[in-house]
Amino acid sequence: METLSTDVERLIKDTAKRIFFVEGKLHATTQDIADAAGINRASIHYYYRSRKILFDKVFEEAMAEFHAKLTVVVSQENLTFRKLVESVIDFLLKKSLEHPFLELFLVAELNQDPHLKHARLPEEARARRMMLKEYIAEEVAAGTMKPIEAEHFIVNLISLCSFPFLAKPIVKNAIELSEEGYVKFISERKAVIMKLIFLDL
Amino acid sequence: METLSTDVERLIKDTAKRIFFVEGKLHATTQDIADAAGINRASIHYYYRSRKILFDKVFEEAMAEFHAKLTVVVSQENLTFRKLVESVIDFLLKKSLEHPFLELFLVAELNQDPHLKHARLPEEARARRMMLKEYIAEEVAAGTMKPIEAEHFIVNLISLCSFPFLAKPIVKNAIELSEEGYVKFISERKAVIMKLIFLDL
DNA sequence: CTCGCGTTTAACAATTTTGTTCAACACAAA
DNA sequence: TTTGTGTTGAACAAAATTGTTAAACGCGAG
Repeated sequence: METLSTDVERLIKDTAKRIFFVEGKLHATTQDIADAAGINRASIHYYYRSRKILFDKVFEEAMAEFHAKLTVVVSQENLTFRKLVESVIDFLLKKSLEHPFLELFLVAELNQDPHLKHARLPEEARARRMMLKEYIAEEVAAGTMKPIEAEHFIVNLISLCSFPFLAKPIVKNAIELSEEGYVKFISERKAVIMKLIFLDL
Repeated sequence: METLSTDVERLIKDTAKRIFFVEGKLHATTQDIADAAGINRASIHYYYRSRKILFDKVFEEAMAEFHAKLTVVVSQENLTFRKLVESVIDFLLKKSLEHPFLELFLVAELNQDPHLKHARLPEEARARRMMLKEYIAEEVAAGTMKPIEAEHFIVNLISLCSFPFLAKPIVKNAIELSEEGYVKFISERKAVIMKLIFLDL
């Protein structure tokens, strides 16, 4: 049946994503994925001719997801800059909570195959960065932020949001947290980051 | 010869580290390592009985290296807090420049095998964190920092220093940098981070 | 019912990666 | 030179992973 087949196809891809992006098991085999999905490994070859095709698909969507993540950093209109940054942090943290190891996967793949096509940034991205620069200038003028290059601002934001998830096992160990302690720690991040960015918080 | 043998043994391990920590090729095989080292793959088995033993050795030393990294964050005496933070950032950035993908490797391994022994933190680490809290309190009193939990402070510092290296391929793409542009960007990080942490910079 | 069709499965085959063996080699010591 | 020891290389073997095939299965349409 058409819908069912699509279901399994989806199940396979979603399971692969879960293993890579959520569990961070970058060395997972097709068998691992089949087991986790509760299907026969041959089904993977039925829907995706080869391991590489499945992986490429997953990679491609991961790139798209990250790109979306990034786009949000400098999009959204009709908001005060403050509200915008807040919603960006919410978004980044939410995405990292869903897919803590997305960046891990992307970087591992990109390093393996350095000539993987880099998603070309749309022209509007550059325009948005200009807008971000203006926003920052306004805050600086108002004395609520220090001068900072937009590029550093963006990287700071992503670093502060993503790293604690991406490096969960070492962060947990480094500051001696239980699973609950880690969850609590994560829940405090937004306030910490906002406070770090804006002088008047 | 004793010294020569040790040399090759070292060469193998160092090459493995280079591939994992510097080039970030987490999926490298023993053949890849042998090729990169310019030796026969059997030599790897001669010095290290199996792939796993080599990998464990590399992993163990990576943990030690990260642990050293972390220890520095809250050690060093006879320095103003300001100077201490500065030297910590220098150290973290230097380490990340040498081994940009160290954390990537560690996290990938830890995720694969969740019961890998976590290096127990020495008792002094806790004492140092106490000291860090005091330092922060002093800066807060002086109006040169905002109140922040020591744990968040540590994670912020590591995030801001390590992430731009660890995620180099996506950062480069995200803010459209050439290799030279990336190097320049990295060289600006220290000032950016210091400015973010201390209110009076 | 049974036919058709998409899907699943188990078994098999090919490939890749890892591990082993043994003869050849280098070289220092006797 | 010869011997001994440690190292290397090529060939081989084993294991793990991926890819293929064909038969069986489920199920709706005719």
